[in-house]
Amino acid sequence: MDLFLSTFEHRIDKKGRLSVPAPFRSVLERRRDPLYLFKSLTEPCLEGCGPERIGQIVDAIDSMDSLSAEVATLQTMLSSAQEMKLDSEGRIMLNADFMAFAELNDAALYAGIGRSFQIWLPDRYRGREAEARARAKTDGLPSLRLGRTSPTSSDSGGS
Amino acid sequence: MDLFLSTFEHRIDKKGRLSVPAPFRSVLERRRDPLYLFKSLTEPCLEGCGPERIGQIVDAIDSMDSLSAEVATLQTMLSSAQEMKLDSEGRIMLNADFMAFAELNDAALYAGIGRSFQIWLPDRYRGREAEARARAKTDGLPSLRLGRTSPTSSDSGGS
DNA sequence: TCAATTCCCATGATATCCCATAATATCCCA
DNA sequence: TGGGATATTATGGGATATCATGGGAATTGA
Repeated sequence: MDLFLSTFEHRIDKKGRLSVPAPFRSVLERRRDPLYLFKSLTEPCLEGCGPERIGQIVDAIDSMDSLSAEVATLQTMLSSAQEMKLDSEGRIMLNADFMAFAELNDAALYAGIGRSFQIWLPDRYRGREAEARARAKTDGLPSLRLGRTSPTSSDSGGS
Repeated sequence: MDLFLSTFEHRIDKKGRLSVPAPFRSVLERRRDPLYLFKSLTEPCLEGCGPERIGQIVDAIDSMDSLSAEVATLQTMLSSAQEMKLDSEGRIMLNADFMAFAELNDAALYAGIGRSFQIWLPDRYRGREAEARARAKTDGLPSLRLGRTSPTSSDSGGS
């Protein structure tokens, strides 16, 4: 199963170029999929995905009442989406809108979350991660049966 | 999958010329499709598409009761539609009716929404986008069918 | 003839291509 | 198992192509 996992921090150079992590590139290349980025509707980060997610949104719009609020929301996702072309070194160019939305400047953190990934301002992401872990301690875990219940094993960190 | 995505803001020069975004042009050129514009029925913006969407409207009208109000509404779309000719630099000329309808003056914002796109007064579009994002934060995201992982994606349909 | 278009060329900005390099990871063979 | 050789990766810079945009000249049409 091809999944986007782990986190990677990369520099954004003066030209606005950002390397896509090699493991993410190979996931996309294996399916010959282009890469789409769009602005998250709920978080100050960018979301990355393949074409199937975009196709779901397009099809949902075509099948819905074009006056509904849901359609406006979905159209907002599409109109912020962009098919990213990778240069020969596997980099993308972030336009000013993307940079401003995620408040990026000279570095970006990729967070693989399974079938998609996110791009964050590194410090902001680490703050969120710490919050999430603290919440897990106080509020307990969401109901998610994983089978194993070992205490903190040695694979916690990632990057 | 050829789709109109992302947003582009372009100037309207003194002659009334407006560049079509290069990615939109290449979508149309790839299918050797002309570009049609018509006045939106629901919003103060122009809608742009290729011939297949015009054909869908025509077919919808043909299948409906020719005396119904819906038919009159759809016919309004057709009667406002216009095949746009691009000059050698990929620009269109908006007539006075289109300019007035979308309240454009010296700039226009293209918003790709999948199989079609819209042309807005830039500030008006940004306001609408902000509203949609605020609504998404409070109301949540529209439900999309996620979780399908069947590999036969990417070249569905082909319009 | 006059006004509005269309064609053609110029230009600055910016994205893209191509090459270089340093650091790291991987391989290979003793 | 080690350690040198090789490949991969992230990153940077210069050259080149593309794009949006503007203006003048030729053409059309009434």
